[in-house]
Amino acid sequence: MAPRKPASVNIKDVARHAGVSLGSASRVVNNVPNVGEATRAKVLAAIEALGYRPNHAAQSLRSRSTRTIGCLVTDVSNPLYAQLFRALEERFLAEGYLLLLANGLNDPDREIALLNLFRLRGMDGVVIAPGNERHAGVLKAVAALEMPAVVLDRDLASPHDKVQFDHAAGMRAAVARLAGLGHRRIALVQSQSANRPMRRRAEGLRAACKAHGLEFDDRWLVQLPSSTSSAYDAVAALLATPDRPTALLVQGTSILVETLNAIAAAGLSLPRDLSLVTLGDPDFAVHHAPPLTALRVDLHAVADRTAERLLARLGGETAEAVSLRVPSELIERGSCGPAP
Amino acid sequence: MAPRKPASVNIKDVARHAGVSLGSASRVVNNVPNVGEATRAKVLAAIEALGYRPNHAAQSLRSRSTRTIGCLVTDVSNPLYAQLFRALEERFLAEGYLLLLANGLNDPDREIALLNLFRLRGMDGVVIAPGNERHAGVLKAVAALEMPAVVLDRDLASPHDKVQFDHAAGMRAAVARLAGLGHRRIALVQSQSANRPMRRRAEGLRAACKAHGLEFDDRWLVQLPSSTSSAYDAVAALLATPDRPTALLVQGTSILVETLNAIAAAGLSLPRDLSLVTLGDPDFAVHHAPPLTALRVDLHAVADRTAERLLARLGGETAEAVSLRVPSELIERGSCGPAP
DNA sequence: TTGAAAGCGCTAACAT
DNA sequence: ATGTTAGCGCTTTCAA
Repeated sequence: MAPRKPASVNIKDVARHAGVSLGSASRVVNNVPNVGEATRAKVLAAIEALGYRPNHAAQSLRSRSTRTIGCLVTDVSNPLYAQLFRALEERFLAEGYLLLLANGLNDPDREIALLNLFRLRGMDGVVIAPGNERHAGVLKAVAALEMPAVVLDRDLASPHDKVQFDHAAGMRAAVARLAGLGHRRIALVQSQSANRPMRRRAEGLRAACKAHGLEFDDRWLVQLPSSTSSAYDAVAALLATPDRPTALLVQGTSILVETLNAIAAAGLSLPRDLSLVTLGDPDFAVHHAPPLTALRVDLHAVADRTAERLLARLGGETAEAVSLRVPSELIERGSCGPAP
Repeated sequence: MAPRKPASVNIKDVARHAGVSLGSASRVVNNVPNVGEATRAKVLAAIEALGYRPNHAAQSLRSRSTRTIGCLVTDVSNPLYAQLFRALEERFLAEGYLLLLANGLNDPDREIALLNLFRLRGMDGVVIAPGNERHAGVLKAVAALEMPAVVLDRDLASPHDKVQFDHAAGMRAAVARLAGLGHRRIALVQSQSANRPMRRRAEGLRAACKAHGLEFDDRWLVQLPSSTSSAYDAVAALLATPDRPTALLVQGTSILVETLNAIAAAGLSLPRDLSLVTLGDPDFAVHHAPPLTALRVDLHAVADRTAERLLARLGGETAEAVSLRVPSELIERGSCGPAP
């Protein structure tokens, strides 16, 4: 491909215009300390006069740094990831890094291709949450990454810093609250995936119930085979059992809405007949009648931890990989009440 | 900053290993036709053996192309933009372009900074939907863009290709349907912003009503001053009027949920007492009871048009800027019925 | 078809 | 403090 643009003004032009050497011009551009006041002023003036803007590709080539971070999530249509991206963008932009977002869409081949692309494009660092945490190819692609990486809420067998959501603690908080309200039968409704969040929530609920001396019947664990399967039917069936749970923990926007419909259809009313905690905090939770009590991770804390780790590695930190845990917060609204 | 990585394998190594010249190696890497079979094979083997991967910064410097597209939206937390990004990513990835997403957050200064960053980073092209379509600084920053750009659903005074959502046609379709069901009083509930979509929807509704011989009372146009103001109260008031509208067009997730609450609180039931069309198609619309009839733009069509335009410009097309209109589709579900 | 060589714009080491 | 210079890795003329 032939160069298209009519060679724009470069640092050489700046140096010439300012009547100083190439090196001095570069020093001013890069804020290197050892520069005389007069020189600096002349160069600054030249930059202004010529409208000089450094060529990023040349800088990258020379400095071996693109000042770009790759960000691989499952799907930015998921508000969790969208908000996380925003929070990360905030942190990295402040440090002069641009964030490149890519959707893995739970497709291992796509995730692998994207990871390789990140490598090819010379990302300075990456933050990744691969949907397929056990896929050999994905694991290999992650291992092949030669830049610093932070793994988000995944149990990935890799020597990278990890930022995990503390699902267990979240479950403890929710169960503690519910138990305090007299609930003894608590159910969990979520999609069925083999990934860390799902596993941890189920484990966490079991452990928390045990800790509070509550029985936990496996029927209370509703794992919906696929996103197309009807949460409505499953919840309706659950609520029709004689010793039905008195509190529901519900994950996923669609599942939540269908669950709410099933509750209404069963003639049950929140929080009188049933208590509900949403896992994750969709837009409408706060607007719902009654407003829905939510258990959610503090995404800003996640972004802070993630940025802190990655920035430290970019700064050359070589200490062993760490695994950070970010707590969930229980936002009390109106959907939990005393057990009937 | 001193180079960190221990000089990786470059095309020179490949050439040496293959026993050919630098130029030949480059030709093979870039699939240039005039290359002998034997040479090609040797180079390919060397690439394989050495694990060669081209240095993107060097390629960019030389070819003056980063193969990266900047994408400026208001906020990717808005599902509309998230889905649009996904659709665009699909198109551009297929052409070997990476998409860089940035959130303008409706802050003109931020939008300007981002636009300048796109220029600085040498994006090959951009697709932008600046929140502040009339802000002088933003306009200036857009004008300063020296790469191809496509403007999304904004009335921006700029000489760029535009892809507009056909709000007027959408309104016509919705009103036609509603009028067919006997509705004569149709209200629009949306947030109050001076941007194109809001303006076009209000204009469109007025025109469509007129075309169908329906009166349009300005009280039917509910523009909520800010996202924090209560749609609930406004809708409750609207429904309490003696000659209340029999159909509602509602835009925005939060507003929609509050509207639904207000409808329920008024003892009204969809679609018996009132019909409703949601403008935009949030996750829960299909799961709601009853499922909500939605008017939405075809985002894949938007992405197709946008990619087609930008790719054409990247390919050197210099024809005058065009303005494309993408239709909305009315998804009939269960929230519209005969006028009471 | 292939090789040799120039140079994209920049940073940093070295020399002054 | 400033100037000079050698590349970073690559594409693309130009010659052969």
